[in-house]
Amino acid sequence: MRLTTKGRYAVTAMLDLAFHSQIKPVTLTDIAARQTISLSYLEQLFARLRRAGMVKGVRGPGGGYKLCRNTNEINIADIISAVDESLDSTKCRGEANCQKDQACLTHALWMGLSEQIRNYLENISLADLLEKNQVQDVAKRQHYEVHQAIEVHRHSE
Amino acid sequence: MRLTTKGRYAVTAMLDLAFHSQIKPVTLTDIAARQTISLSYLEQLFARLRRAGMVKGVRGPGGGYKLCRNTNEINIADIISAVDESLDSTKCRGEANCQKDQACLTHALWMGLSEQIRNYLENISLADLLEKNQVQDVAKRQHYEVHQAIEVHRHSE
DNA sequence: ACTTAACCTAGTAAAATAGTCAACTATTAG
DNA sequence: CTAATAGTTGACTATTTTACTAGGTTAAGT
Repeated sequence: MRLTTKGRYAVTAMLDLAFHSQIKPVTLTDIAARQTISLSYLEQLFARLRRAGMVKGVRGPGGGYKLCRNTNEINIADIISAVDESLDSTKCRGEANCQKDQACLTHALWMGLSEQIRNYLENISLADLLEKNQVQDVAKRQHYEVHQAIEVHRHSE
Repeated sequence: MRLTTKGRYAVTAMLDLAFHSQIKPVTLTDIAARQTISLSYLEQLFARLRRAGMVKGVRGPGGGYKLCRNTNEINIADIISAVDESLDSTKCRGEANCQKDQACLTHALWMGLSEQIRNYLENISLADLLEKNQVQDVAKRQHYEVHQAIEVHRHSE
């Protein structure tokens, strides 16, 4: 389990999606504007999230992305590992032969540690994060801001 | 709090050091050989660890590095943040103005999450890791291996 | 003096991150 | 049907970080 900015982008985008897609699909353009992440980078991230079966793309006008599961069924660990490619965290993926065909210190240590962090993040769902008031307030503010900043003719709630 | 290979290298090296420096200082050359990390990269990492006051270098023959504190007083979070430079995890270090002078979603979310992970890793000390039998066994094996592989005339315990 | 090993600096190759550009396909509104 | 929307894909670029190399200087022990 690695924790990088890439994973943070993915979690942030998913949180934005979870908040705004309750009525209709959300376009990556909107998420990009609200979270100041480049559209093309979001496309890369969402391509992985889609392949991981976490989001579904809806094409055509009024389309966008929506979640495949409920917010309480999507956890942070899944999001991060979906975009992080889970690159061999110890050079010898599970084979324990990174060092002269033997288990290395890294293995004994980091595998366990990594697993504990994963368990921890698995127990935090998107729903948990959405419940936090602070997040909701910020998201609401950003939501209206985008509506003011960019001309939006469609779905004026 | 970021979790990358760099941090893992640092933790691994510190664990190696904690295990082997109980009698006398440990040279980076030895750690490099045991953990298959390049010597110069270790030097970089230990320069940071030294500046963070976690290790102390002893120059001259018989020198090397030793821990400044007890193994139960050094936690994983400290090691990682010592080498990871704690690069602004949200683009607006604590100022919460990353996006149009307002708190962004990233802030509300990741700051809290990051803090929780930090708290978690803060409660794991080097001593905790050393107590695990598996780690000790591997370390012991590597210890003797190096003595066989490389000609070591000094400090044959 | 000579060796050892920390300490320091600069550079560099490879990888990951972040983003761009352009073409294409599916869907839907008109 | 046609045009607009928006996802999908791939190839390509720039920046940053990671990991490592090469060369030195400094301090301490023999």
